[in-house]
Amino acid sequence: MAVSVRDVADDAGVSVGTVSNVLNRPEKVAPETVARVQASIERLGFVRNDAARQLRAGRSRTIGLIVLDVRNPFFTEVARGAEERAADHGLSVLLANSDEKKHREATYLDLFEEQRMFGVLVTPVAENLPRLRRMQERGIPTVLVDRESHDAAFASVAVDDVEGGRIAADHLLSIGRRRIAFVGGPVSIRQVSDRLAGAQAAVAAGGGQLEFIGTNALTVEEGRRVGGGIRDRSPADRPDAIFAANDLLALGVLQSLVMSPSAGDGSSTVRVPEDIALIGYDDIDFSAAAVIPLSSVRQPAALIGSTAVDLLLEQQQGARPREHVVFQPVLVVRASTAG
Amino acid sequence: MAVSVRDVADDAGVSVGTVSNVLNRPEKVAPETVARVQASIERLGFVRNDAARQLRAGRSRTIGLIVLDVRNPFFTEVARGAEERAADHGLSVLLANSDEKKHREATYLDLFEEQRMFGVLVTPVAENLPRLRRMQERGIPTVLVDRESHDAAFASVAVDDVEGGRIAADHLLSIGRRRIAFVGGPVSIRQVSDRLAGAQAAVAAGGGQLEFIGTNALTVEEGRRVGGGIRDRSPADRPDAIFAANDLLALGVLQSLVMSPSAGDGSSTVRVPEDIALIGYDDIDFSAAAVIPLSSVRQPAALIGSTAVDLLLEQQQGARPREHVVFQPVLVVRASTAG
DNA sequence: TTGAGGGAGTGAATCGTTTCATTCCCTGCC
DNA sequence: GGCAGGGAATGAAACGATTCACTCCCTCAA
Repeated sequence: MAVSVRDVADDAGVSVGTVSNVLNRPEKVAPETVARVQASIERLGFVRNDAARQLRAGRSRTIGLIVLDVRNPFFTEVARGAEERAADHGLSVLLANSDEKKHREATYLDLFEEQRMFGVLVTPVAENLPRLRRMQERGIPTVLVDRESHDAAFASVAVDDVEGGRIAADHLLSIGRRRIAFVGGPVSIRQVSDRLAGAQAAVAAGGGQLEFIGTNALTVEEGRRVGGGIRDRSPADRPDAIFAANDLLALGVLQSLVMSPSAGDGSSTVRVPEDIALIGYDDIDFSAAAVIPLSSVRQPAALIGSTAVDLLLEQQQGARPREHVVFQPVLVVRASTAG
Repeated sequence: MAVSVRDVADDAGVSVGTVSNVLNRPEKVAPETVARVQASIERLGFVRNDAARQLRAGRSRTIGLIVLDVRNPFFTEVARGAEERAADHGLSVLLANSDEKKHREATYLDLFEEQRMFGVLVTPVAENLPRLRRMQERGIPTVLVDRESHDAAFASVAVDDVEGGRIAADHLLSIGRRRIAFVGGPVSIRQVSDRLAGAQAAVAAGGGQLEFIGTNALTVEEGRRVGGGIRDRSPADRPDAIFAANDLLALGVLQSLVMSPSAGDGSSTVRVPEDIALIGYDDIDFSAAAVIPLSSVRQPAALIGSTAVDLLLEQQQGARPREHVVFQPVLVVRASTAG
């Protein structure tokens, strides 16, 4: 069933070494031999066995990318950016989904280590740096994605999330809101805690008050759940602005606030932005198309991905000093915070 | 740098065969030996080399999944379904993005073939069955996803897209619309042509007329572009209903129709559903949260993914007859077609 | 005529794991 | 005491591509 170089060599009447040369450095082989070998490859339907090649080479040509949530368009955009840059260098990208779960992240790290990946890009779930450090020690370059590393051991590419949190909160303050709720969680995720920290700083400085409303994940469902809770409060108890840790949450919150008439009682609906202004984070495609177009904090997703691959390649080549790239987030104002 | 079974064996004072047994069938090894070997593994930081293991096994433990567009939440949902079922069997899923491009699909198929994948799940870009047939012949089980195969050579799991198209068009007819536009493309993608065919049949039977408006891809951007064109027509030339081939397109169309005031002229805005009713396809999470909550045709995405893995496993085991699973789509009515 | 030089091709060794036929040794029974 | 039986461990062979030191042979210059 499996056709090997040996079979091709026999068929073409040459040695296995020559077949390998035809495959990898055709210029070293006489043209007519190349032609003959290629004909045999074609005829027999030979396909290189990557496992054998890797075994010899000691390292694969695939990059592993572990994201917190494949369903979040922000991460798929990061993946696309990485994929494109990787393709330029003849590398492939394997996308894995940790789903914000530590054990799933660990499972994929093990897998990637066993596969002797060319390199690994991770959006870490939590403080699991020792595990990642081991990865590096084993000779697999690792780059932290969407996460600033103050650890000299890792290269990283990130967006200043503290600044992003500040920007969002400042914007809410600037339109006159004072009772601001931050929706997000778990705080073990750095993106969440940084954005929260930025918001806290801004609110403290601007003379407002910040309420923290935790979630179990950064998903639309969790947003709906939390949004329902806010909608069901008495108007006096509601915040006058909400900053959601990402757009998925914000969209869920938005849905609960303005759309679902709580069974049989349409009056409990909240107006956005009049009653509550709402801002998200990431500026995914869908935010602009929401019921109330959503204000957000934009991150250069594709650029983050391609930059991460660049860092990986640099690390792969020389023992360059680790780099830490930080991009600045940008405020995008739409109807959900207009006025 | 690389620690091998050999090193572990030496360190523990046993043979390589024993180390391998500890790794794969510990019950065959005396408990105290297991302990000693495991201690060595721990101490030396040994990690299995998957390439070597694969080389011996002849086949990997990874499933390749090629989708048309990672940014489409429908496909990431399919991926999640597949991933979960695969994990139950100790398999991993590698997600690849063909971006609706034939050459990218081919590149990934080559890669998967070289890697002797456990199996491959594909949402084919176009009629490239010969290439896929070769895959099967080389012993790599292949399942067509989201695409009904009438070809006995392939197992497939799909949703009846013709029926889905019919359901959508019937619904538009049932609310009194007669001048229906179908937005989608390229038609070389089976999902598009099937949905179109279903819509055509329904419209022909229901006494309406169907206009075909082509797109270059099934994305939000293309939707915006096409939507802009419709908005800019004189009201008399506009259709009274639009059926978009998927939700991304529908969301883009929606945005152009109701939101972007064409520079300096807000009057050209179209009302949805009063002037134009709109329905999409896939029922992704974001559709319920759109400016005007979007009607859609729902497909059981996660179930499609897990079923595809099931078919792969069956094919892998016995030479069972190929199966063709077809799910039925369900209409979901929301505000964009209310009235 | 001889020998240097070089293009073309060869094939054994190598990568690290798994497998399996074989050896070793102990226990218990006749 | 001898031997069958079996649990435990061994180590060589195999997987398939790549590499590299080496052979072969031809040309050209001295």
